Amino acid sequence: MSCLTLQASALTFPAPPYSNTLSNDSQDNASKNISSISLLRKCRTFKEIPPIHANILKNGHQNDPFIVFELLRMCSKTNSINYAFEIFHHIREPNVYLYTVLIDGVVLSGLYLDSIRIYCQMVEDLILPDNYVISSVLKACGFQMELKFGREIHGQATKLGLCSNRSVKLRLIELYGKCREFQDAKRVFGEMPERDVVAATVMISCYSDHGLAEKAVDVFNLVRIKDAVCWTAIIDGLVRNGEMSKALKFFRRMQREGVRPNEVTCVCILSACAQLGALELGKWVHSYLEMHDIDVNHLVGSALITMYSRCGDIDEAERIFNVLRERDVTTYNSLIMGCALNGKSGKAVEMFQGMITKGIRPTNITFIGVLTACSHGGLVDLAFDIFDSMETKHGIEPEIEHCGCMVDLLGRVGHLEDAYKFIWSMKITSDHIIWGSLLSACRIHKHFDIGERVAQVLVDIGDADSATFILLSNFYAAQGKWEAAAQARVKLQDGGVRKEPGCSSIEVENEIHEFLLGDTRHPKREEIYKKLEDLNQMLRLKGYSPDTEVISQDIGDQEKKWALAIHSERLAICYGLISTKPHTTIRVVKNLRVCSDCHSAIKLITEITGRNIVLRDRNRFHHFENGICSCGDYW
DNA sequence: GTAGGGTTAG
Repeated sequence: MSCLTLQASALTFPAPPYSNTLSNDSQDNASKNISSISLLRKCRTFKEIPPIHANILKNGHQNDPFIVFELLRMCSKTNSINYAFEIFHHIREPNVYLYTVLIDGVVLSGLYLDSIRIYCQMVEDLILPDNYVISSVLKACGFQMELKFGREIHGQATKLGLCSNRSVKLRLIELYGKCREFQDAKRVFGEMPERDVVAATVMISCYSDHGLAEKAVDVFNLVRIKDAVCWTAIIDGLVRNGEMSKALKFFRRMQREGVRPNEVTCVCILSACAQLGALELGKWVHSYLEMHDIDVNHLVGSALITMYSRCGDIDEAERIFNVLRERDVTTYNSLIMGCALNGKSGKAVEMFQGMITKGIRPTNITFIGVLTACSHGGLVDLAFDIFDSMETKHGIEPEIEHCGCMVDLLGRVGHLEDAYKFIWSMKITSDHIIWGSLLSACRIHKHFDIGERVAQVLVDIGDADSATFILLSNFYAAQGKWEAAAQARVKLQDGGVRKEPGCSSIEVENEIHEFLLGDTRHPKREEIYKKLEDLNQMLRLKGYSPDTEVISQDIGDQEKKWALAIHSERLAICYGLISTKPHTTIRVVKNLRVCSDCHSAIKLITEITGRNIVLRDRNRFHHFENGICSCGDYW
C-alpha cells in the first residue's frame, strides 16, 4: 500500500509514559467502565471531561479501548482537539476505532492535512482500514481538495472491497464534486442502487459551489422523494449563485409540496430576502420561525439581523440582537455591518468596542464592518486607530478590502493626496477596485490633477473591468473631455465587457418588481409614467432643475434631462406610490450607486408626497424623510 | 459493548 506521499511529520507518537497495567476482567472493573462511559456521554462542555479523565487514570483504565474511544469522541464534540491529541499520544496500540474517532475530531476542527497524516500513520502501523476510517479520510481529502491523495484512497478502498459501502460512495461523490471532477462524481452517483436523495444533495451542493446552478437543478429534478435538506440545498445553491427569484420559487414549491422548512432553509431564504430587500417575505420567515418554535441560534439570529438591516429596518435588527440567547462574533458582525450601512456609525463603533470588552475576538469581517462605519461617518482618526490596531492588538493582517475602506474614507473627506499616498504605501498589491474608488472620489471632489495620475495607473495595471472603464469614461466626461470618455467606452465594448445595467426593485404584496432604465415592460407602465410626469411637474414647481452633469454621454441637454427622469429608482418609486397605501414607507433596492440628481429629486419627492423613502444602493442606505436624507448628502 | 447521510451569517 503506498499512501505515504504525505509525510507523517506533524505528529509523533511517543512511547506511553504510563505503566501498562491493563484492567482485569472483574465485575467491579466492568461496572466502572460502564459508569465512565455513561458519565462521558452526558458531558456537554469540555470542563466536565478532565475530572472524568483523572478518574479513568486513577482506576488504570487508560488503555481500555472502549473508554478511550468515548473520551476522544467527547473531546472532539466539545471542540477540544488538543486534549484529544494528548490522550491519543499515550495510547499504547490504538486500533482502527481510535484512529477513526481521532481523525473525525481533527476533520471537525478543520485540520484536514493533519487528519490525512494521521491516516497515513495508521496504515504505516499496519492497521487495516475499514469503511468508517476510509469515509473519514475521504471527507478530509474533499475539504482539502486533495484530489491526488483522494484517488489513492479510492484505489485502496477498491482493493479492500470497501467501495460498495454507501458512506464511502457518498464521500467519493463529495471528494470528486468539491474537486470539480464531475465525470467521476457522476460515475459514483450512477453506481448507487437508487437515485439516493442524500447523494443527490451532495451533487447539488457541489454543482452550486462551482457556479453550475442549472446542473444542480437537473440533479434535483431527478430525485423522487425530496426531503427538507435536499430542498434547502437547491434553494441555498440558487441564492449563492445570485438566482434569488428562482430560489423563492423553489421555496414556494417546497411548501406547496408539503415539505416543512427547517432552520437552515430559513437562513437561506433570509439571505435571499436580505439581498433582494424583500422585507415582507423576511418578516414572514421571522414569524414562521416563531410560530413553529424553530430555535433562533446564532446563525438564524445573524441571518435575521442581516435581513432586517439590509431591508433598512435597523431598529428591528437591534431588537433581535438584544433578545438573542446566544451571541457570538457572527451576530456582532451582522449588526456592526448593519449599523454601518444604515448610517449609524457611532453605534457600530460602540458595538465593536463592546464586543472587545466582552472578550469576543473580532475577525477580518468585523473590521470590514467597523471601518465601513468609520468611512460612512467620516471618522478619520478613529478609523486609523482601528486600522492600526488590527495587526498590533488583534493579530489580523489587513487585506485589500480593509485598505479599500481607508481609501474610501480619505476619498470621501477630500483627502485625496493622502489616499493616493496610502495606496502606494500598502504592503499588499493594489487592484483596480481600490484605484477606481479613488478615481471616483477625484471626480466628485473635482480633483482632476490627482485623478489624471490615478487614471494613468488604472490604464497601466491593465486589469480593468467594465466598472473601471465606466469610471474612467465618467471621469473624463466630468471634465468635458468627450473624446477620452468615448475612447474608454470603446475599450469597454472592445473588451467584450458589458456595463451592468442599473436596476431597481421594490417589493409589493410579496412580489418583487424590477425596473431598468426607461423600462416599459411592467403591466402598469402607463400609470407609472403618468405618475412620473405628475411628479416631474411638481418637482419643477419646487424649483428643481436636473443636474445634467452627472450624465456622462455627449448628448443634448434635453435628452440628458429625460435620461435622468427615467432612472430605474424613479420608476420603482413611482410604482410604489401608485400601489401602496398613503403614508407607508417605500423601500427600493438599487444595484448601483444612486446618482446625485436622483438623490436631490428623491429628497423633494418625500416633501411632495409626505412619504418616507428608504433606498438601498450598492454602498449604503439612504433614509429619505421630509426632504432630508440620513446620509447627510455625503456618500 | 466502540461509529456518521446531505443543507447554515458577511
